[in-house]
Amino acid sequence: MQVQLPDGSERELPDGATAYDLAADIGPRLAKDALIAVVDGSEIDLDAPLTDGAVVELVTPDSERGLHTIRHSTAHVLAQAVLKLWPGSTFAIGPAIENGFYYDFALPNNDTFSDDDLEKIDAEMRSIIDAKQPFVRSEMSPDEALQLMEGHAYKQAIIRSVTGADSDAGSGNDLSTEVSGDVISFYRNSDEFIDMCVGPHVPHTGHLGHFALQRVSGAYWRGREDQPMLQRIYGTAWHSKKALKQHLHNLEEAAKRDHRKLAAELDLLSFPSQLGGGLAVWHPRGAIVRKLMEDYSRQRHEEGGYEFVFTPHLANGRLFETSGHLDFYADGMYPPMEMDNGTYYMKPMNCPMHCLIFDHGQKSYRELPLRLFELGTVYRYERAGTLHGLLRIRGFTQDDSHIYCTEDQLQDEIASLLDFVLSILRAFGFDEFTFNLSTKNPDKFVGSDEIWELATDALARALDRHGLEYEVKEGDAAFYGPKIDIDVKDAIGRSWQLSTIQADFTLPERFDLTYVDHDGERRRPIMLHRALLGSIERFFGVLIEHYAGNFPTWLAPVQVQVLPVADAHRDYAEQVVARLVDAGFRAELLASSDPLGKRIRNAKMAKTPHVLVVGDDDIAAGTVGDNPRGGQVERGVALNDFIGRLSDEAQI
RNA sequence: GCCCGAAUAGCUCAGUUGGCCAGAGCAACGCUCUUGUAAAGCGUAGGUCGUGGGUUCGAAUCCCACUUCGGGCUCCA
Repeated sequence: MQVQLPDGSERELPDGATAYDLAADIGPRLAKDALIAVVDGSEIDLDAPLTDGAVVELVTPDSERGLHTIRHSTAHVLAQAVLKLWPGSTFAIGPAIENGFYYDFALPNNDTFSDDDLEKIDAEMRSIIDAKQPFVRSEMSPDEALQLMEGHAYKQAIIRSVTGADSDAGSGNDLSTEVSGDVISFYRNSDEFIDMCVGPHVPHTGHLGHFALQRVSGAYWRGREDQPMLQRIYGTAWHSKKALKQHLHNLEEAAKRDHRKLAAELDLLSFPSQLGGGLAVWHPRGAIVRKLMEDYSRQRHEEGGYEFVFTPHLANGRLFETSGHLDFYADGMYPPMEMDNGTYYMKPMNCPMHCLIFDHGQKSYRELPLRLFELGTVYRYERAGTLHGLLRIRGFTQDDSHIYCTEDQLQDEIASLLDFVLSILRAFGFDEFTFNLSTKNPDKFVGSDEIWELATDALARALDRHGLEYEVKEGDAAFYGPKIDIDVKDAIGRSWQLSTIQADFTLPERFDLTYVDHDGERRRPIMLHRALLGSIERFFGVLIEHYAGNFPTWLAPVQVQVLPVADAHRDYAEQVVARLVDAGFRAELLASSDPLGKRIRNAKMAKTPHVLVVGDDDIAAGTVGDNPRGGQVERGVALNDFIGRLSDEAQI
């Protein structure tokens, strides 16, 4: 028979040849390295027979598919180790994930793993790997599979959901959606261990080994809180020792950027336990950065035709009944406060209040689009276990805007919003974006289908008009309307969801908002919700990690620290500071009895953009010695020149 | 909320199987020193060992509860 390779060339193979035979025919190196094959788009085991005319791609360990296979197979080895070490335990699912894998188990007597167990498991896994156990595929009917998995309730549940026999498995995104139910496949590694799996897998466990078990955690079966909690073990796995080391190194580097660590070190803000979970206080050095961020945001909004408003943090529950929040968002709201004239709630969003502002007085079409802007602080009840530094917090300030416009204005408004958002994100140092369009969640929405379609269409067309590629996220929208979410990539390639533009045909209706049109008719405005940095707190956390604490000069809490070489130069140093402050910069004197080297160290560790050292030469010549962050020391820079340079550098 | 783990001085951490006044480095403060680019010297002060209960002759250490923090809670057998 003949098969075709990805480069278009053809190979003649004997009938019944496997993918491995093909690899061997091409070369011994490939025969040794190949893990699986891709035939006509689907992945198969290396020992699977090929058919005449197939297009075959051999997958090597360093490819995406290869890594995925290694991770998936390593998960199986993990399961084998755990089932051996904990007799009577059972297993659920063990997929490959980004950079690694996990496997979920239930231990006898509801036992749990502890960190110490990882070492034992790791050792057992390595002995399985040393044994070079083959992954041998077999297929059987669902009935036979159920029998084989006797005593493994989760595997049986999977068989039932795969074969459609389990109506409780849920809908839509459930496991059963894309899996054929006629045949159940298994992979046997040894007499003792067999796991149900679609595969494919590496030929034998000897292809594995560059892995590390990372942590244990609880995980609900099927991710649902009404289901039992399983014990999950996470690991990472790679094709080479070097790649594994690199990954572990990357994790360390990311940990160094952790905003919680840097915020404490740089004295930016803190989360005092006396305050309660998920609530932060901003220290002077963090607050100045926040103020600069907010000032910039305000200035841009002013230029962008927004009008500023202020609204309270608290409102009568009737407002949130009108808005629908008590029906659809109650889980995210703080519990009610009973007061003499009603029940009050902390506001979880600013939109209802902005609707009240719109509602005051009769609006004319001439006033639209009306763009209301507020740095509005909201409070959301995030579940205790989900709080995470500044990134998930219970009280935060949104750079929130609600735009009321006519149907005709909608397209242009969304289009210009996209420009506005991207321009501001770029100012903060982000220039790689991805766009997601979230559509209606059929279980949680208000408004008619027609209205949703209209709004979704408007957002999609705005993205198209900009030539922006986007992914559609079915069912991800808020209850009141579809949205565009904008993710940014940070300096080390991580993705963060920041901005959101949401169309809303619902709130104007609930608040019965109208404007008087050309023809004297009252018409319903369309509303756009738009947060740009999102939460100021969260954005600040992302910025810290993006810059690793090295804020660009325009945002740095202190831009220049001036260090006299000795006390005799203190007066001059003070003059330099005064000149810089006069020129509008944030400059500080760093004089103390500490030696110069020590003070430089302190200034450097504070990540100050410019450390100026001044001594005799500088007094004589009116210069400074500039030690810029990340650059070379330059002696004898005229103060005026330095100020000029700094002005350029501090431009946004 | 649920699973695992953590909480000792401002920070980073020691503290052996429960047993003399709980330690170190850095930071702070005081004194001394004072000339050019990433840690000067000496000294002082600082902790009800997260909070509350319990076990014990005796608890930072063991048990329980609470608080806060960290890692997770279907990126498809």
